[in-house]
Amino acid sequence: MSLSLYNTLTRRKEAFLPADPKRVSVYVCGPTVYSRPHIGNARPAVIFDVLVRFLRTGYSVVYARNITDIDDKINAAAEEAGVPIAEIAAENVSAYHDDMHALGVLPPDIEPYATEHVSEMIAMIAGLIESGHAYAKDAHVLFRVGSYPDYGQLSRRDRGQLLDGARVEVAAYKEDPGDFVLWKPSTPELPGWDSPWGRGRPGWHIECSVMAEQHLGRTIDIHGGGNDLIFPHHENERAQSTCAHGGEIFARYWIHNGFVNVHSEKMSKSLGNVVLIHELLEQGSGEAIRLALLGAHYRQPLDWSDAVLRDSQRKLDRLYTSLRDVSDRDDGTQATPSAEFIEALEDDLNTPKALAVLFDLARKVNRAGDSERGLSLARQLRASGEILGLLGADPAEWFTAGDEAALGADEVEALLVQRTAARDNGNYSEADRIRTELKDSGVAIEDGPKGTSWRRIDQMEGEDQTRGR
RNA sequence: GGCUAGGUGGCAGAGUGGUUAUGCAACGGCCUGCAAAGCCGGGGACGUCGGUUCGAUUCCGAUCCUAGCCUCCA
Repeated sequence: MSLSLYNTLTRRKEAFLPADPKRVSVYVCGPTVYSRPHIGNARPAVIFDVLVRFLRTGYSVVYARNITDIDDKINAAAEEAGVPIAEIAAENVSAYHDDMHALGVLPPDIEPYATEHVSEMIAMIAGLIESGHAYAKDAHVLFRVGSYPDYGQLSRRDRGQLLDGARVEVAAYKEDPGDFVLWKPSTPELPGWDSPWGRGRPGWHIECSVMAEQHLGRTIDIHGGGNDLIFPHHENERAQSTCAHGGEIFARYWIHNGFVNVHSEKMSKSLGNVVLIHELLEQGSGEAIRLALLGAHYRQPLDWSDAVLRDSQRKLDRLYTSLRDVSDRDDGTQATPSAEFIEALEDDLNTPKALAVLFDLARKVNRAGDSERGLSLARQLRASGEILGLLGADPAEWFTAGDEAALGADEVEALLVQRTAARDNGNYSEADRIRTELKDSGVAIEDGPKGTSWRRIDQMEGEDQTRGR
């Protein structure tokens, strides 16, 4: 595998060479569990799922994705709902797992919780104080940014500039306005842990530093997340970990995905445009959502709309059509992805290009008809799709599964028998009447050389191309 | 104000110093009882202004526009 990845630290594509090919370590910042996951949470989960699936074709991989379950927003959500903090967290963890499963995201090897690593965080903070990289003041512990000369390198900011645009007032307990919190005091009603600096709770950044170290070691190969995390989160993680480890490299490759926008605007609660996964799942399949997320290169912004989802649904229809037409002859023989497909992913995970290869394969399968070559191409298509976490469904079921309420599969089959009889008798008006009746119930039919097949028409059919504006 | 991405055909979205992206939509043809699906084919694009070059959508400069970050954020 000759994978190249764009490293945020160096701002260029680099050949990916793991420190230890037998154990590639990947750490991705997971969700803060204060609300249900939205499409923006799904993007890094899907992207890094694909990266890990692809890495596993050449390496042994250990993949950790944390759960941040200590956070002021969780506390706020709990207060608003009038339920215990732990309950809010547990609910949202469960929702996250459900939604990620629906999107075909495989569970990470390790899923550490912040709440289970507090004592290690206290230890790391104490060490940082001891080595002069942090200081305690007024029940807070702060990281001394001036003690780490490389601070700002990841996000390409110098400390002087940072202050110019600072939006917050500088707290009195900070030596330097850029210093950030490692530990802060808790009030009695808030979650807190005893520490040398009093009862309190960890700052956000220290969580990831500690969990990465605990589960993957001092130096990890790949550290990922959304590009909004570059500053301050990853900048601070890097500072903490490097200083805590006596200068050892923290992450060798920093990979960041672009944002999902809605109508060219950032999703936010204040704009009221947050697109939740479980709502999307009522409009389209999880696989279609996944495909939509892979349709743009991971570093590019992705503009979400209903049209994007419907497009993806149709793309899958096309791919599954070609698989369906050979599936009765496929015995499930293992196949390998096409070389072109691999090349696309090797080039900084170019999923749009990889998808184009999938469509090329689908056309070739359709063209090849019943030949042996068609079957082997179809297997190649399926094997390629598997790396993207796509095309894993049974092709026949893909088209017939769905809302049984309107019309059950048995009823459809019965009507098709009637229609075939009518056609055989040359009674085309009756045949067309049945076809119309089926269509009104959301079932489209296709007469082919092997008989008549049917599929449920997706629910978004007929809607306008674009929404709003 | 500082920093970072972008601006590609009707839409989404790759890529490239000269040669087909791909999907959807639309159009013509084949197939079909008619459709659908599929196959074949053609049309249609690189924000603006300059520069480099035999040749630029691609490199360089300027400019306009959009989005994101600047201590809550995936």
